[in-house]
Amino acid sequence: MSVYLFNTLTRSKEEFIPIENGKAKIYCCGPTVYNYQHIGNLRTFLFEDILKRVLMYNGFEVTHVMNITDVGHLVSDEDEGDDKMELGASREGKTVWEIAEYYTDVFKKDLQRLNILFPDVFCKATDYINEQISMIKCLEEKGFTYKTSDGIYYDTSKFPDYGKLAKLDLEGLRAGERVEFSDEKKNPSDFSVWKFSPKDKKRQMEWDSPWGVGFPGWHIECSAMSTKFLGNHFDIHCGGIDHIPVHHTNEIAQTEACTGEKFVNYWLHGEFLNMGDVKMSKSSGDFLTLQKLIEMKYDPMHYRYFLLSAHYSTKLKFTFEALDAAKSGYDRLLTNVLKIKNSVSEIKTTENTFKEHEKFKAFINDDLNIPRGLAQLQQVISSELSNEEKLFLIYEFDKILGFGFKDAEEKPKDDIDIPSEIITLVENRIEAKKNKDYKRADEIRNELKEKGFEVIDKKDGYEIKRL
RNA sequence: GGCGUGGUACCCAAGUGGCUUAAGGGAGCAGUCUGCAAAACUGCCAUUCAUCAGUUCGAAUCUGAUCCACGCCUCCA
Repeated sequence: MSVYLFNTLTRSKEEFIPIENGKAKIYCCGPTVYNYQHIGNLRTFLFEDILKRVLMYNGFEVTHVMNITDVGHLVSDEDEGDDKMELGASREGKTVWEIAEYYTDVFKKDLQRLNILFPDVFCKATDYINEQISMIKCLEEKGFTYKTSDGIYYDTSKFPDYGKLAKLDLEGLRAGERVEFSDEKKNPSDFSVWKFSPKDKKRQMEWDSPWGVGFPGWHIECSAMSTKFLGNHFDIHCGGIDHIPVHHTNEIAQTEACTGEKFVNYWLHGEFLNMGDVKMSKSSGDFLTLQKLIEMKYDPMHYRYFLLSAHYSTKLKFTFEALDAAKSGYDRLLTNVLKIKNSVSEIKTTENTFKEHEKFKAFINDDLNIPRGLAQLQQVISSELSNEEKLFLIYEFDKILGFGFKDAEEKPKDDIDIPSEIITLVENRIEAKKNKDYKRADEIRNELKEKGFEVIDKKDGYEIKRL
């Protein structure tokens, strides 16, 4: 069965045909580690996780590379403003290196909590400064760069297909009122590949280069590292949809100018998660993280389920109402799965499972239609299939959905400490129930409620819940 | 100003010419079960897809117009 993917380059769904038979080489733009990743950032990483799982499921040997941007880049694509890393460092009174390490660790932890498979390679921009310098040299030799007072710039007018990915209207860009650019830039779309350190102050991160002490431009790291690990020409490059007009456009310009080869065959982009009314912006400082959701008693799987209910290429509006719906939906699903797991000792494949399995594969291979796959899981669970058949399908589907059903177990009861006063009341209620004194039992139930507790009767005892 | 999306039930969200008189989840309602409650389970829940016109044997899906909402071009995934 073939995998079909929507390619931003052609704006159409195409069959995935790898460069090297049976192998898929993927590069994903990773985080800039100057702050926590917000839940919107994580949506993109989850989309990439699904892509990888689907390719692996189809038998491709996947090589997945993700960069960690730990170099300070300026807060504007127009090469102006402050350095994000240094800003983060001064905000927290740490060195930029400490900032980078801390937020990288948090990022990885978030991925783990969401059951996102790790890339084969995490590459830090600061570990590959030489590779970046080599690429700039290459561009310089081929005449694609020029020097200004603050750095080395890429001359986009020298690259014939510049802006192809984004269908950029360069004339419109020039006429656009909002694009300001320094007098020294030859074209509004030109961008820096190397920035000189400011003369008046010492940066925490800076390196020697043939052009003077400074630091690399934002886009060059991805060009340098992706080609280092995956070759000049590889299969898939992904990232958030916001990367289309600038970052990815510039990556293509740099890399193809330097190598003279086609850079990437398939460009895939994940849509944004929009907040109900708050914009999901990092600069505002007020943004939602996975950690915050966990503190609000959501399980990372609730968030995963929420994200999987929408296709990666459509905008998804985040609201707590929607997250609560996902929470209920996931909890019920998990309960059902556990019930099935506990009722059978083995899985079974039959003609029925074959049919369902084929259907599922068709969905996920059709540009990663996970919402459809998820719907099918629900249908299978409430179908007439035997539990052995269901369990087979649950495990298969879960290889893509990634809820970890194989390892899932009954949730341990919240070991919140219950005051002894409450326990006494509950014991009294049990006693009353034994004596068929249901009036008294209900009184106690109400009393507990007033004190903020709820008792749930179980076959062999009770469970106390804090309200 | 440029580029690009989308408007599907109470909410989230699939579907993009006939397989669909529109998946799935949540909420709600009714019922089964339980002394009650909770959980679980069963059933019900859009003849209709922003509006108008058109193409077609056939449209939520294509075309045009209109209205509305949103994203990016500033840092963003």
